[in-house]
Amino acid sequence: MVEKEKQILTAALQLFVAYGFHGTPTSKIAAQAGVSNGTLFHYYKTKEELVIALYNDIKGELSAYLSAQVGGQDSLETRLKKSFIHSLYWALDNQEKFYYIQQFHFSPHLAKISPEVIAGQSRVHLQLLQEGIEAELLKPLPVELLFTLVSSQVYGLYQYLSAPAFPIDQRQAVIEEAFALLWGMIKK
Amino acid sequence: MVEKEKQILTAALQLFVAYGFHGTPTSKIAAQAGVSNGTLFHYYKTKEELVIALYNDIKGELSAYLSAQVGGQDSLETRLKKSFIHSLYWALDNQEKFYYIQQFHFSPHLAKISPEVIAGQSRVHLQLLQEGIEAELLKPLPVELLFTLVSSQVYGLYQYLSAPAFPIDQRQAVIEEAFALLWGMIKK
DNA sequence: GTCTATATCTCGATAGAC
DNA sequence: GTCTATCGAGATATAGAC
Repeated sequence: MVEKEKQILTAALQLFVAYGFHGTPTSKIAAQAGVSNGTLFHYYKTKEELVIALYNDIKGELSAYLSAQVGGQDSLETRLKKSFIHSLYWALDNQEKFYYIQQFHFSPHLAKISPEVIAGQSRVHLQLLQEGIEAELLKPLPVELLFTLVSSQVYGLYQYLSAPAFPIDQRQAVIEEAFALLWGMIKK
Repeated sequence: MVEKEKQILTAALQLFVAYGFHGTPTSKIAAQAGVSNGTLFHYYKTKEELVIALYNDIKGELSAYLSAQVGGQDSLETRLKKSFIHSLYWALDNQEKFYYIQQFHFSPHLAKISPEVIAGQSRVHLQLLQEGIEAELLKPLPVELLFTLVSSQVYGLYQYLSAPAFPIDQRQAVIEEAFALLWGMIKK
């Protein structure tokens, strides 16, 4: 990806998050990225293509980050905990990107992502949980239900921790406590 | 609210959910509602006013439904369970409306709702949880954290249960099981 | 690849008759 | 209150020079 492409994605992220897909004309994205309107459409044939490219870019970054943080040497509980904790750290350190993921998710653009790609995004998490069920460390629930319980707690906790009133220096303790509660709920 | 107003809100809901705020022109809303463009703007001065009125209308309906379902005679656990279960029933029976709430939540329109109104929406739930903490039935966690744990599980479970592949006749059993897990996590 | 200039279109909102 | 007709603004996307 060349530099101008990155600038366009960065500008698009900021503006989409601040003003929504609707409230953000391509002309403003180009202006904030410091490129011309024509250049934007050179890289992305349509506005929707840009919206989707931004989503895929962010998803790829999150996925790479989690892969780097969650190694394969630890116990299953530790790997699950790392996955939980680092998802939250990433979200809190990349709030615009995390918000964009959710904004995208509740928009008609989501329908443009193929089901296979969607499935691929949670595959690694599902495998981890499946391993836990088979090792009889986790309750024998449907693996998708376990995934729902874990990931919804990540999303909810993010809302709680990112509230302006919440003191940043207490984040880590709450995250640890929340994982302990979660683990108590899903462990066999 | 007069009949045409209801028709406009109904049409707006269907179209916003299907095509997003962006993809839904007021002209299409008016057409689907069977009224003229001018009539729509007679009831709602701007498109945004319509978007917000629809949100408040849906929120009011959900709130009224839950108040009717969760009486004051039951034990705290029962009231919490009823609140959890009926939130899910309502969401599953009113999927467009529930989706709209979330779509609105992840849009810049949310900023147009005053913090007092937002706070009012969760007040009754927070009171219930506070009562549980004081009666030493629930863990002595911050009440907002407890609320986060409960409500995020509602949202997550909704996604799980509303998936097209999920058999409708198994919904109730999963909801009961999920509440049991949740209760185990938050009870003292 | 990047720019300027612009075509084409559609949208939100208004005016005014009934 | 409801309609028809329409305006002006601003949107996406393209054309073509450099």
